Amino acid sequence: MFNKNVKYFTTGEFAKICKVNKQTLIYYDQIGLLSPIMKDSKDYRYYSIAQYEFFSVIELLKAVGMSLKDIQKYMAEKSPENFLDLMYQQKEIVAKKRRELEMIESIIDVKIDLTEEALHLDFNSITIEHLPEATLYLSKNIEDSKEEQFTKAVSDFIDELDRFQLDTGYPIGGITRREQVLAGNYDNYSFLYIEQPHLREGHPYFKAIEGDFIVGYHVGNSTTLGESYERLFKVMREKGFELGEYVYEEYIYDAVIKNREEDYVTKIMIEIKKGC
Amino acid sequence: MFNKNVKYFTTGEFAKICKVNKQTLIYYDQIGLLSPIMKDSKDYRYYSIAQYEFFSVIELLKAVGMSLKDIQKYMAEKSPENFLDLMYQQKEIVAKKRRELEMIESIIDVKIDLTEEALHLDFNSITIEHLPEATLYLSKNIEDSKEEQFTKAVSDFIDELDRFQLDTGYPIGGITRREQVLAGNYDNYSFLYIEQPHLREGHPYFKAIEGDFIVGYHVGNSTTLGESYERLFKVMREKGFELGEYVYEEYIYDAVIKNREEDYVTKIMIEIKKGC
DNA sequence: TCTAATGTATATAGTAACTATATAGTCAAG
DNA sequence: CTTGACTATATAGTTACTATATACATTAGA
Repeated sequence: MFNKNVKYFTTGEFAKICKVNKQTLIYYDQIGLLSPIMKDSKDYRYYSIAQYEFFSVIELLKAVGMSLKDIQKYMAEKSPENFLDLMYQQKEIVAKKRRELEMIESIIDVKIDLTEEALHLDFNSITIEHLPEATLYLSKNIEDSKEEQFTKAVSDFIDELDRFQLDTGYPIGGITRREQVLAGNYDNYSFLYIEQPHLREGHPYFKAIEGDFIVGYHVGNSTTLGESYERLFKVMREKGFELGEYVYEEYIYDAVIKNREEDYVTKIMIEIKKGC
Repeated sequence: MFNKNVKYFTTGEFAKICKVNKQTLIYYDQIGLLSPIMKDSKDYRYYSIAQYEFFSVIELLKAVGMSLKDIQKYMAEKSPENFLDLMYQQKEIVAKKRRELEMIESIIDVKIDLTEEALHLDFNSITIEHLPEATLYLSKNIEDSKEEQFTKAVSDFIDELDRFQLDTGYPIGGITRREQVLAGNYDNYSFLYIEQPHLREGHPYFKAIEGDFIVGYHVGNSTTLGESYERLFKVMREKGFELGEYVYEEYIYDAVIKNREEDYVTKIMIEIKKGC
């Protein structure tokens, strides 16, 4: 095949075939990655069609993220065995990249769902809702932690999410125990949590008990958070409910979506039980 | 959530949480993409834990291929609606990238199979084989084309492969008609072809007629190609076969795998029929 | 055949997104 | 009170191009 390649391509022509800038080919020649098969007395470059096969492998290796230097290194030691090794290596790297993209795709889907939902929310509403069972990944217990301990716990939690690929795109939330809430310590969280699409083996997950919640929203920064809690408690009592075991709190709008702290929105979900 | 963020992180600490180089954060500050929430009198930077959410969205957008400038542009016009738009855009871009990676994965698989097979081949062997039905994508007819026409046809063919995503990783081969072969014009191909994993709608495919072939290999450059053909013809006649309709020719080892032209290997598949 | 348009070449500078290095100031522990 | 680990800025280097300036070559048309 391609014995018939008597006609040569100029740099411009070959660049068109390869769908790259002419300068790119000149650059590849300069670094010795892909040099034309021939140069004439006027230093005009001439490429053969057989060199396209070569170019397309460079493209493939580039597409999987290899540097030109590494590609060049391989090209210097060409052999069927080396090629095979390289392909086996790259197969894994590409599969990993593909899985990463799949993860990003599902994160984006979650962000879309959450934002779509948020756009249709009335932040003044206070509703009684039965929330279905959801899987949550929890941090270690952080109740009564000092500032430094708290930030340490958060960064540890983020580390775990990273390490075990638990970043689902859901917001990081906080769980406050009944006793702390009753004492007005709304920010004395017992756990951090992030929702998971499904259970995973070997992780200390917490399967949120499905149940009834009173759900409301707090708009603005944390200084007035207590007022929002009071509003919710009032409705709760009116409806004849009592405070359940835990309260869940998470951002609906944060610095990613809103510029000013006054526009941040926190969702508050208070577990309730029928008063006796 | 994160109201409790009274403790600040130094550049080094925050870099550790974000898993990036300290200099990267300084760079982000310089270009105004992500500035610390606070600077002290000695110009020490202090980041809050809430800024990690911000950073992780930058990471997400970077991972889908957005430039820092574009990320910055978005960040300047934050709103739920803009965020939603952005996510919808990125969803498509990521899906496209994922599909590209999937294509690369299958190309790599093909290259592995082909190379693995080649390593176990005896290039001196000449065998009679029944080749199963395979789908080939064909170029337009190029019989009797002049050098310039031939190279034009090849580059057009490559263009099509690109345009319709038909590059499967299989080598580009040539099909020679019986009459040309009999006349000794081994390089007067009638068509170029590339194997396809399956049929595709709306393309003028050629479904290779499965059949019996005499298969042999030519090692070296094209000048001695005739000798290899003669060897094959000899065996063909000895076994009582006649030349069929077409001959298929493709590279086993080319410039991608071997440095010297003498080491290139061409596979020759001659269609045969029982002599009457 | 002359000329204009288009092509080729080299050399150099610019780009993005870091990354590394040099120099100097700051802070906490022993 | 010094040592080591941190902080800062400023500047240069990196990769893989991409753009620009300048000069020479080729080709199509008047």
